[in-house]
Amino acid sequence: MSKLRWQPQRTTIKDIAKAANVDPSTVTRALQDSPRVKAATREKIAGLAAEMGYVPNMAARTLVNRRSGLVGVVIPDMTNPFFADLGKGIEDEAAKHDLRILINDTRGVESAEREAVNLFLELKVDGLIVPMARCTQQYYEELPAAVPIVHVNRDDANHHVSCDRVEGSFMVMQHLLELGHRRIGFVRGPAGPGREPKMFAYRQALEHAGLDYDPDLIFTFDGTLVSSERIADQLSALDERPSAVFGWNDVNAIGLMHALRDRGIRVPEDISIAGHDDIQLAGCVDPPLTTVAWPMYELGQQSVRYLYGLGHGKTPKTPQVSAPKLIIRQSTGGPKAARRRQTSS
Amino acid sequence: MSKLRWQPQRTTIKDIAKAANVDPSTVTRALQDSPRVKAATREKIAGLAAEMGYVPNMAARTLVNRRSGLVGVVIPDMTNPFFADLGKGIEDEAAKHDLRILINDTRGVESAEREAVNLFLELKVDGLIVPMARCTQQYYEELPAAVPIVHVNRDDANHHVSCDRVEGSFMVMQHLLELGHRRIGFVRGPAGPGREPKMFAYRQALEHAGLDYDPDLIFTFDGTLVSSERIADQLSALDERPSAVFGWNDVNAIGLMHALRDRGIRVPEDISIAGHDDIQLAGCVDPPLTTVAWPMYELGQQSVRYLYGLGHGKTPKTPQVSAPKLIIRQSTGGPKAARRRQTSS
DNA sequence: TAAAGCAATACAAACGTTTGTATGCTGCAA
DNA sequence: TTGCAGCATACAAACGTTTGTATTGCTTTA
Repeated sequence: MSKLRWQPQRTTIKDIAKAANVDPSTVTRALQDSPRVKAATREKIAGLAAEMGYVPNMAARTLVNRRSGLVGVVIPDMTNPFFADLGKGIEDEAAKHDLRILINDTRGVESAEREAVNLFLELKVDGLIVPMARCTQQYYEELPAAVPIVHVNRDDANHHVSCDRVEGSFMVMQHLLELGHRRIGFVRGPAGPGREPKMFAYRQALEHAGLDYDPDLIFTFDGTLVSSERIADQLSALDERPSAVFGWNDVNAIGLMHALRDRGIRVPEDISIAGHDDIQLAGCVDPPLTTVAWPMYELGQQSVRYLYGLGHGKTPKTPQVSAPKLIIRQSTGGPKAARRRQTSS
Repeated sequence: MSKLRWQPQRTTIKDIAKAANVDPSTVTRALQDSPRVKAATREKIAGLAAEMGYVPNMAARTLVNRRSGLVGVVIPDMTNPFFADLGKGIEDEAAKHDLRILINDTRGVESAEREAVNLFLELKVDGLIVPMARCTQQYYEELPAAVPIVHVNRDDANHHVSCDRVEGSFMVMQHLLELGHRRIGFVRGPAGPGREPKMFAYRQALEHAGLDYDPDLIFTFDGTLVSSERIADQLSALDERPSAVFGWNDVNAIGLMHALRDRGIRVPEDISIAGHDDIQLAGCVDPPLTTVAWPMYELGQQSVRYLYGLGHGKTPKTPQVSAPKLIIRQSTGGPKAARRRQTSS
């Protein structure tokens, strides 16, 4: 045996019915404030329920209603403060619709994502919100259940709520290009479906500026601190170092700044660093980080609204959310210093 | 109507039974690999189940088993990377015991904590893990359900897994005192039951060193960036500024360092800052933060093991976890500079 | 005064799964 | 041939709640 032990249901609706000398059905209706039960009876039952410590059995309710009133949220990475705001938006909006939120963290692992989705399907959730899904769109389309699913930031999904990530990343690139940078490094995260917009924007911006794409300037971040350090090593080993690097996210960018400083490379004098996400600490590091802020809270709200629409048979229009905001701080500057340093060596 | 719409159960065990020309009970047993069904039948049924996209109905199963195989985790603050490691420990250990994890974030709000607990009780979870509970112990003791509950870092709880927070905080204070600091500020978080060990350690350490407790040196952090800035203002407004400040956590300490720098106060030359938790970014800021690391992953694992023990009728001994570790970096130094600065003014 | 209307409550079936017990069947020993 | 073991499967009750329909006992109206 692996599961935990048997537990009796303390008080059921039948116990209350017996105590109140009424039928169980009257208890149900009393507890849901149905006008079909007399005020006096209702109060008596409510009193008894409280007194006897009645806890509704969701399993039974879900079974007969075929609806749980739950919304499952499949979060790729709790650690990422990025998702915290999203979660807050989701919860606030869900509360308005009498939906309860359940979270499952996949830590970015595809199999964990599938297990989380399965769990939620078994729980008969009324809807699923999946930010930055790792699994393919095909997987979601072929799910053996008629659950409305809203994706967040997966533009290829059937139903999705997204902010313009291409635009956001493009703004960062534009900023770097306007500062005069011509050799710009790019850090990409774990590969997967729906994860190209950043890279797309990077290449678009280069092309737009008439610059060549150089695979040597592409690095990979896996979420760990050592990963940022490895990138710093790769950077310092380059013959012709980029004068700016566009990090995968703020955690990566901050780690990178630190690792570069350790290696005697100054930011932004020797190299400019830009991040992604505008986490709380982005403005607190030295130098404060240039980054992009996303309307995460809004995305959270909208995804619930969209889901609610789907659940009611509508197919709502893909909602508009505010544009990402470029936050220019001090980690980016002109490339002159970097260029000088290179030519003098 | 507030809930989402009705959804039919796609395929049930009965459908499979019909398709396979057997009784539903045989299907159940086949799906759980019971030796009571012939291998051929089992395979036929497994095939049909997959083909027909069968998703078990957890509600029905929970109803008859009176057990859901779920463990509810009530997290105070997803944003805090602190809890991420805890969550990882919990999930890894839970997987070993065939338990599935469900998370609910309370954002540190007491009423949200109660709602989360209620939701889990209704779901008939097999156990509850509650790190840093906000509600009183009385509340948990009087819960109308016989669910095993394991608290994390609530030493006053009946069943709990905790690391020695007094010791951890004491180590930081000891470190500051050894550096020669005699006026040490303290930032406390939101008040509540089971949240005193830090403060206790602070006062103990002062007493131990023969120093007086000065209420003017106590500040309050509410989790926001502005809160750290407010503390910086309060600090710079003081006649006699402390030469060191012990922050509530790393986010607070980092925010504080930044706000102080903005106000022309250098760290650690003018003031030493120590944090709490050792988040990933703690080592990446300038100066790298002195802090304490907690064995969060281990706490997560142990809490599941403890819960498992409880669920099997044992009352396990409160488990031992590793001691917290003091991580000395560069944000703390001797108080000479600070003193000099003060006397010269 | 009897029929009709209404309010309050009782009855019973259903949701999908599990599990203890009953049944039918085969083959084998007596 | 009869009896028995044992295998594979069928039957039926139960889990706690919900909800459509039926019932009861009044009050009102023609």
